[in-house]
Amino acid sequence: MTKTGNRSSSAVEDYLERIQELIETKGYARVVDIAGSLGISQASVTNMVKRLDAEGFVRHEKYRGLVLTEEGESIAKAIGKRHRILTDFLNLLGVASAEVERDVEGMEHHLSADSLEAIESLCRELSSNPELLLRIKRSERESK
Amino acid sequence: MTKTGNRSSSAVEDYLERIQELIETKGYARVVDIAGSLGISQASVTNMVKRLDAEGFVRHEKYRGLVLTEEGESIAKAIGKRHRILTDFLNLLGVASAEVERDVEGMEHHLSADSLEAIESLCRELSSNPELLLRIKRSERESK
DNA sequence: TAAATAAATTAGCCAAGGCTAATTTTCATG
DNA sequence: CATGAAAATTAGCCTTGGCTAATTTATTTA
Repeated sequence: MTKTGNRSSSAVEDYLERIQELIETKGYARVVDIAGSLGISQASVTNMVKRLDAEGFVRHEKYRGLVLTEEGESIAKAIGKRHRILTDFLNLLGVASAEVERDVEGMEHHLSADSLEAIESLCRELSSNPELLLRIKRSERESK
Repeated sequence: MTKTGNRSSSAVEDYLERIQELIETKGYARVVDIAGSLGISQASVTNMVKRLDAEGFVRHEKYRGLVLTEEGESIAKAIGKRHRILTDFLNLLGVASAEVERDVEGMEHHLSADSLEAIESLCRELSSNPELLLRIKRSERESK
């Protein structure tokens, strides 16, 4: 039985998400890579990595990189999915991309599965309904 | 010229929002009321109130209550509006109310004005388009 | 108006997550 | 294979925003 209810902090989620991205894009995620990618100090990353390791989210081989455990990966995947759905959503609405990034990064840790799914369905509908999107964007412009 | 760019922390926003609600509903917001309403200790509230006062968001009269300054009120109003828009949005999508509350409280501090406006417009469209809402809800049920 | 109660404050603590500076460990290369 | 560079870690510090327990201050009420 996989432990499930264990809510992780935003910070933990951010780290796991980023670690996975790094592994996907560069093939590895060392302390120094994570620090660079998150824009924080190596020392801070070392600390957090200790914690992630202790809590069973990653396995760490010095100078070699991190590997996500099954549990770590499942969290990373979930948060990655949230990220994609929310990005999609705001993009569909025509929000400027710099803002999309910031907003999504802020929001992604605070959505229940239900809300996520609802937004996902909404995106499906919006995607297949360009006129609707046009109306929404028009209505935005007007209300400004 | 009103100072505008000064981003406040989530905690500050939460306090101001709650203070305004209390003033609206009970007519006053004392330390003890805020503590009760936010579910935290009076001591913590005293601390934060000192800060809010020092930063010019509230004026405090002991045993009498807090008053929002112009700046405090404008922040409170803005965050209140975010709260309403997001609540609306998730309600429209049919998310269960307990979750709506939690999600909104988490998200409301992380949305740019642009995203907010886009979601607002979207809500307008959704409200006037019950079939669309039905389709979305159906599609949710199916994807479960 | 004095005593009881309620509100507020103070002092001292904690955890999360950041930071810098200094040090250690490993890697890569001449 | 020695050494310089890169990566990692350690030590010690900071801020935010919580907490409890003890104390003070104001308000209410008998």
